[in-house]
Amino acid sequence: MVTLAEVARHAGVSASTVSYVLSGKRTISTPTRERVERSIRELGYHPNAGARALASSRSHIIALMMPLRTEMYLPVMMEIAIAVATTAREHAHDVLLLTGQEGPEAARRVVGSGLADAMILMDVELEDQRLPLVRETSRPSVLIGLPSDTTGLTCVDLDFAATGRLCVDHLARLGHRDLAVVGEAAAVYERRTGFAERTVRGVRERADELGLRVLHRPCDGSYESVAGTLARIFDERPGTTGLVVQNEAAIEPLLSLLRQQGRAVPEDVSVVAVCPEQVAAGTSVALTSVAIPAQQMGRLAVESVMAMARASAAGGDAEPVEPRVELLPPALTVRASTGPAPAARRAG
Amino acid sequence: MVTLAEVARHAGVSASTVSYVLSGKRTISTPTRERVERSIRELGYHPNAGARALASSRSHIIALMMPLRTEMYLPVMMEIAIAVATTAREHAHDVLLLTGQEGPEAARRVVGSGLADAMILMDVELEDQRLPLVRETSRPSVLIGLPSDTTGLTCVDLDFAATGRLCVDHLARLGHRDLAVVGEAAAVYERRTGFAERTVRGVRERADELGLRVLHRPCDGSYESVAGTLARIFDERPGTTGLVVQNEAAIEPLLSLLRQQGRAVPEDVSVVAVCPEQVAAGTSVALTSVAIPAQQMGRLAVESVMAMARASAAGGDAEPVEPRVELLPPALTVRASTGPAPAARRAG
DNA sequence: GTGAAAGCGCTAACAT
DNA sequence: ATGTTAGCGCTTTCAC
Repeated sequence: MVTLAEVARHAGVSASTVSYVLSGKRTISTPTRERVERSIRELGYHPNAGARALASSRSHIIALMMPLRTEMYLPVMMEIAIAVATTAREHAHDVLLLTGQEGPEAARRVVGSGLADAMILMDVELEDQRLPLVRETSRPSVLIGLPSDTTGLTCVDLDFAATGRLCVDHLARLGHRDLAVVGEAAAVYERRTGFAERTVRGVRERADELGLRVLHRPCDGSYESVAGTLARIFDERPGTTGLVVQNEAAIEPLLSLLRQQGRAVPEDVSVVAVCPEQVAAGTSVALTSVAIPAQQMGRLAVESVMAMARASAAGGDAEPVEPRVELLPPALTVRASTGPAPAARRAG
Repeated sequence: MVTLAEVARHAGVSASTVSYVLSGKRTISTPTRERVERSIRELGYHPNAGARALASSRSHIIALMMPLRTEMYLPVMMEIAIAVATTAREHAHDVLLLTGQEGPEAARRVVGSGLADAMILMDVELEDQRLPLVRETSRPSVLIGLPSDTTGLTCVDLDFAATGRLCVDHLARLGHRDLAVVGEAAAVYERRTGFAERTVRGVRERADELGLRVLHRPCDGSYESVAGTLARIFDERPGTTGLVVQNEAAIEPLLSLLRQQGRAVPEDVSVVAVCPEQVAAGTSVALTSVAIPAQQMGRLAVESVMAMARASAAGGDAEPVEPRVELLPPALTVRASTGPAPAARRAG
């Protein structure tokens, strides 16, 4: 194994010079730098991660915790993870993947051992088990999602309440008066993950303001479940013409079922989905949708956590980064699944 | 930060004793062990990862490389990643997530720096860029997938050739004579990832043996693409009654389109899918399928890599683990999407 | 069964 | 602009 000392000898300089060439923390004359860089290349030197972490007490590793409880939509998680890893590399950091089996202890272990110098937490619950640790640790941490009490926490998420309102606005403008929300599986609500509730709250809020009626039905992704949910909706409110769907798995079954029932989309029923762009664009009827900006969330989380790390590294010099909740504004893209409400309708 | 030395002082023993209590590498009297363990608990001690890695030259980290090129089915990747992380923890290891942007250099960096002491590579191509490194490094590495030359490599994958044969066997037994494979996107074949080809080869092989006819059409997951693919298949071979689908995204569109065209599944057309169990069970028609054992693959990969690590740690003592290709046998589950071939058929 | 001490390879004062 | 050097916290001989 090639060490820094060997590089130094080969280049005819001291160890610290090599170190400083690597870190750029002090000015090195061009000839020396070039000599060192050449030696590094020729010897195939790679700084030892452990030694570096020990000496500098910075591991250059960000821990990404995804508990992966039931019913989460894997592709979105994955997209976030990818964005996190990519962005981390842009900041010369690597990502350690922590899944849920270990429980909140994992975070404690990883932070306590200095394995990671920062943390990004996904799949945040309203009363998340990991919050005490996050609050007490000095390590920069960012949550992707919102707990019920965000005091002192830095969070990133889509503004789901605004998302709900936006969906209603769109449907209301098209003349729809009776709406229904096909939501996530009941387990998601029970787990109190927050985002599902926030959407529904946004929907209700704006619907009330505009005098629309709303039915909300949780629904797991299976074909039968979607069928049942739809049946109950149209049974209870035959005049329903606007559907807001927040459940990726339910989308295709839903479209398929509507078709079978002779309800044309968007002539008879308009559908707005809350889902990744990719999903919305690839369905049998291209969906009007509010995108879940997975990439953006991952990127922003890393960017925040790095800003915090920088600030705490600078000590009192830099202004400390205030904890803050960053809610991404939703954007609705109109596609083929929404249109004017049918003119003739029963009273519902 | 609590150090091992502080624990030692607190327990009234030497540093090495604490170290040995932690590692179990030498016998400690019960009273001392208990005293040390108590001190550890009381002080909230966590061994420093960097120091440990430096002293022992083992980081207890496995790098998981997933290049994530176009058109890969994210949920399967994710499932593998989760299984890898879970299994790694059972072996007291953590997982470092490497994505593709950095290219093969990432592997070199991570291994060269001692950041990871083992590697698991996903999304392996036939002539994978990372193979030279894998072959030259002494670090235990396992590929999930098969390159064209597996000499000296340890690989884990589903036996896709056997999968193809199994699908044909099933359809043949039901009396189908004209089959079609709805494959992955053309990009997947061009990228020479191997698995898609292997399935088709298996299908062709067995079909030839049994005197069946096979059409193979790549297909991306979009609704239009599936529509086009189906049209071409039934145009060219109107007598086609058996479909093998290896493309998760294409499944729902396909079922939906068949329904629209008045082709009943399985009365008119039988469909066998190669996809995760979860997908097969959740579709509008429950699919007869060969499962992609993502969890098993992830677990097996970690288990192999750990076995190799153990062997090389033991030096000459243990018998070295021979590199080997482990192909998981496919299992076909019969569900609702396959049935006897319709009796009356045109010659095609 | 336990201790003492020599590193592991790097960083960051402190020098000049 | 560069060199010297004292650790960082742990593992692991070697010694008893």
